[in-house]
Amino acid sequence: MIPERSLEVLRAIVNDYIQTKEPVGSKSLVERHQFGVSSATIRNEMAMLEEEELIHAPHTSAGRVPTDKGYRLFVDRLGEVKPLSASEKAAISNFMIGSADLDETLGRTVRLLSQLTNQVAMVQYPTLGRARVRNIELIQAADTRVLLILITDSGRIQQHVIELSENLDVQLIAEIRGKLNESLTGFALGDVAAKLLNFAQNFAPSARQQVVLITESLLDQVDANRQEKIILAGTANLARREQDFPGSISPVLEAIEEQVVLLKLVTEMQAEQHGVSLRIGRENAFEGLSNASVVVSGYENQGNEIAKLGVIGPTRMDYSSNIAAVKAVARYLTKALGN
Amino acid sequence: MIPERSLEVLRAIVNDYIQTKEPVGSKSLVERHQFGVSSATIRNEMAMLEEEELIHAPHTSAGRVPTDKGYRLFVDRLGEVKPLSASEKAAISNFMIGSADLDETLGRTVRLLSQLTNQVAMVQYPTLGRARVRNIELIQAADTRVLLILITDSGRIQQHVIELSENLDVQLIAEIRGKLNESLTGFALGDVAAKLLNFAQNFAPSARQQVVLITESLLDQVDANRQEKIILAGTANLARREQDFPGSISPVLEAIEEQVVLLKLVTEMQAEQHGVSLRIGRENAFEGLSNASVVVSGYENQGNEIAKLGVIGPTRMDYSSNIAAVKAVARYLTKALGN
DNA sequence: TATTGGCACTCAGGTAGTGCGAGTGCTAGT
DNA sequence: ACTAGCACTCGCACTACCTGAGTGCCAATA
Repeated sequence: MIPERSLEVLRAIVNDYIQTKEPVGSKSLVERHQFGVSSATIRNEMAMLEEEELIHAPHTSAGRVPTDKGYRLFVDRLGEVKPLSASEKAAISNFMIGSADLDETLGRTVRLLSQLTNQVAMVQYPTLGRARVRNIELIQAADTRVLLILITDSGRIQQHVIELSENLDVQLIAEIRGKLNESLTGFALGDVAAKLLNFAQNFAPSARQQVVLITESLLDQVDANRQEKIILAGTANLARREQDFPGSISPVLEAIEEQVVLLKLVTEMQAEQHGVSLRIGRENAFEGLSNASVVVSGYENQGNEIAKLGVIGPTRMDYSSNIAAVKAVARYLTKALGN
Repeated sequence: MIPERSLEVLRAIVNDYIQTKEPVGSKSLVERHQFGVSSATIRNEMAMLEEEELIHAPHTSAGRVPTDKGYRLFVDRLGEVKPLSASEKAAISNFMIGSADLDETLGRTVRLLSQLTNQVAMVQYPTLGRARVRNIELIQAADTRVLLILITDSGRIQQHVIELSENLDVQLIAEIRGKLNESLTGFALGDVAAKLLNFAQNFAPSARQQVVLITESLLDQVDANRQEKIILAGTANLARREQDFPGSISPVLEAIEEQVVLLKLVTEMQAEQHGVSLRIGRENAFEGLSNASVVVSGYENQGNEIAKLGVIGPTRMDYSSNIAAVKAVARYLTKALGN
């Protein structure tokens, strides 16, 4: 058990370090805060904290810097969530009004989040898992090409061009469309595969080959979107905070450019307290992000979490305000999707 | 008129500088190349070149570095275009096979280009100007929502959700769809606005309001895509080449994150010789790109240039191979779109 | 006239020495 | 349990100095 005052000292160290970006020493600590004790006492406290690996001295005669573990304790137990300023709230509402389709809403959201936090922001496209099929369309786009459109009740629209091996007549296409909707509308995407198992049996043998092509494409759609997509904004903020990253920022840039890495990361992160989840420094399994922290929160539609959004920045970030911003934006996005 | 040998010297300076990233001096120049004259003579030549502002000495006792103007002369008159290596060609063909829709093709292309050049690559989405309407679809997506889909003969598919003020019946939607196709199919997008001028007159007064909503949305589609979109890849390459940018890379990152800037830049650039166009350093009107060079080339569909693609990198880039790569990728993309 | 060898000069960058000061740990005293 | 004091550490900023690549110019040469 760590005594109360030690925690106070840790909190002070984290706050000062975030603000000044300099290792913080015992003396400057006592003069910036009202501890009511001398620097020597604080030094003893700091020795304890170092023992616990919550802080660390870059070299003998320097101040202390929080470790990943220290930040973790800070956010878990000590960081109060800063309320947003009025202007920030205004910015959020402004951004949210008058966006129509999903693409645009998410695009706005990610830019908003990046501006609010001055970090790299990311928004994951909704997971289709719990969503249901609302409508499926098949449209002739050229002789042997049909356009498949899948609309879900989360408001998402996906399209894909299917290249058929034969020229289908309009009638047959209409028939396929009808039967697809008949058997799938209202069902969850997760069930689509099962429903389509013997779908081709409904058609004349001569048409089956083409039908299979179409159902396969539909399954691809469902599947391709299980693995999802993430959009980013504010990459330039990384470069601006370059000094905050020991070494180079290029591993970080590489990591976030790689959708696969980000998706893995985001899906692994389950909400902890406050409704947000974070990974600090080396807690990120991925090497390139060992100097970065990730803050994410889920957003919802119809009461279910459908995807996540968040920010990525240096471990030495202002957790309080970033957490607040991520939470707020997630809440507003949930609201925007409710309409 | 600049004498032949001076140009040879300039070429040698540019090549050496690109390779070594060090200012190049007269002595190293004569020992790396067979000029058949002494370093003193070269020094005289270099003095001439400096007079012409083609090269520049960072400080008194350093070698010379090409200026923007020097690079310009180099690419215009001296740079032979390096043929691609066999493995590069293989990479291109590999990347191109088996991509179905436009989104995916362009996505692959931009990643390919970035890998080939190790620079930031960009691909502009096709301009709709010369494209023609192939098909328009209207699909009921919810009670008061219809999905408008516009398919053009460039293979592009756009969609947008329209929020209507009333609940339309299926019949009416089908009628609108029919008439839209009747009056627009086959026409160039540029003519759509004119064709739709009195379109609502075709319908019963009670329906007109909704019809107007739909035609307006259609015009938005056409228009929104006149202003286009650019996709990027390989941003991490910037960070990796950080030393190549005097100062910081963050203005560059900011510039390329800003679609508007990029689009303006790209549309301004008209093909010069070789079928490529380039802006070197300060030739880019945009401040943030004054240490960057941009290489672009158009790609075509059905004989018309429909959009551009290219790379962005430090002024000190390997122009020969980047130009070759951009040209090749543009050619392959043109071919891929032909199918 | 073009080229060359020679020479004095310049200057960025590396290396070494120095002092300062922020910060520490420890100990003895309150 | 806290504090004052003190000796010690060590990164950093500063200075001085040296080195070497590179230049410009000039007089000699082919």
